[in-house]
Amino acid sequence: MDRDKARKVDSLPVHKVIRSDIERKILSNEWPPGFKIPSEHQLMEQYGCARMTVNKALTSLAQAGFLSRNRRGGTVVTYPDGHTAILRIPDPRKAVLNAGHPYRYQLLAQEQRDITAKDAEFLREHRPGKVVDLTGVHYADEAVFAWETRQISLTAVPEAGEVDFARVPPSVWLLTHVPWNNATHTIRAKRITPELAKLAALPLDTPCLELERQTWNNLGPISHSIQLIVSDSFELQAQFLVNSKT
Amino acid sequence: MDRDKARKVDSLPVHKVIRSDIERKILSNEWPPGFKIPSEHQLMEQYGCARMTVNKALTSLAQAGFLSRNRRGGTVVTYPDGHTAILRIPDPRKAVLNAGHPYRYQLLAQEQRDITAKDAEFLREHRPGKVVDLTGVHYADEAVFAWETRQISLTAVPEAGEVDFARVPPSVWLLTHVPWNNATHTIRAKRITPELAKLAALPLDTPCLELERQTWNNLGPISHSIQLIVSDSFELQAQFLVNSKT
DNA sequence: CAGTGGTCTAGACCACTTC
DNA sequence: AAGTGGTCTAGACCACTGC
Repeated sequence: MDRDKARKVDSLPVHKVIRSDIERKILSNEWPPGFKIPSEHQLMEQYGCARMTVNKALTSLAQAGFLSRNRRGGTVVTYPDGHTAILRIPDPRKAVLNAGHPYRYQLLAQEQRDITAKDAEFLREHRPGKVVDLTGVHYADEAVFAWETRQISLTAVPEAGEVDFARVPPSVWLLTHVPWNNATHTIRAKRITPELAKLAALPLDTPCLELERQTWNNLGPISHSIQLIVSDSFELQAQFLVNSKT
Repeated sequence: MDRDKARKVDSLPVHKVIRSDIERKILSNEWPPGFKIPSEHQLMEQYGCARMTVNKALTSLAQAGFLSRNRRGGTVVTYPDGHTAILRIPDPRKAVLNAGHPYRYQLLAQEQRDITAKDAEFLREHRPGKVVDLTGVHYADEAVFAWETRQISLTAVPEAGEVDFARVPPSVWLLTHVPWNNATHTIRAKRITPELAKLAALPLDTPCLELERQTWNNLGPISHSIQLIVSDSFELQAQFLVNSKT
């Protein structure tokens, strides 16, 4: 069979061959947006393989946003959706280490209290309970990198009440102790705060990135943090982007 | 069979049942990071289904970053990697319309020229050729929203030389005419430029988000743009996050 | 109604890697 | 050497939906 010969030659799994063939046709505009591509049965004959193999390729392309699949209606090339993009957000520790600087976290304040109205809003936790509230600074090579305030729900993470966050940065502790699968990130441009400007010896009109993060999992809200990132050379970068239809 | 009864009851595909079962075990720490989960054969017996069905569930969980799969070594729960997140970046038009304002783009300058050293760096295109250089402003309800400069490679997109970008915003035209599958986005905090401050009637210390975007194709670089987003209430938001090991 | 994709089976061979 | 995942087959039944 042709297929067997092909496999020997390129040593690529058939479903990946199908996938990249179709992806290339879409990107070269040979199959433009709105184009109805051959059905699974037709592709199965064309590649001389089983339907499951074609299905795997098409499912993967659909997940990547290249195709839209509809029963009876067939599979159609999607219109590009450059309106959305995907960005990787490092946490301060990783950002600093990646830039090749030594990293240090200094805890400024640690407080335990009943949930206030503001905590409830930040955490999206409307049941009563306790939180730990933390304020600290991330340093890169003895220069201030970011100011962080954070609340951790003791309902979700009772152990957090016992931790000495002067020794372990809260982001690091949370990562290694609390699994989560959901988060919201918000990025804004802000002026530096007077407090932080003084600490970092920077002018009061310094622009900063503010990164707000909320995490939760199936069991409820976990943590809320706001990081004011002081370095005007700091960048958030996306390495790779895919079409993404939700 | 139990499986058949289960399917009737919850009407969920078996592979999704398996997927969510395992995801829940991971998120509840019942299967902590580093835990070696049952093999495909064991799960297949446990759920009374074929191995392909188990495989589909596990492959999907591995793609989402929950599991790491190794031949002979088995499938292991990954350590959470909250260092990375996924963010959707709207383009100005969509951002403005989403906020419920009428959108308008005004072209300020359009120029065609040979690629300069700066163009080459921006576009990552080191072959000689021509570019279109555009400067324009995005308006939300007659208020300035963002200042945009953009270069489009005429090598990749010769048609762009003929377009009247006073009538069609470049981002919109590119979306509907040029497929791409690769991009880099960079976000920084910047002070407003004097030019833009004057146009928008804003103080010179206004913080702005700068969004730099480069797009490619398999066929080469397409476009580079820098947007200086003036609205200090503008936010970028990520709706959802996955563990992502690259 | 008929075509399409969604799902599933009960096998199979192979590649890799740890034991 | 043996266990694991990666891939694939040649069928099958079903749900949905456009014609």
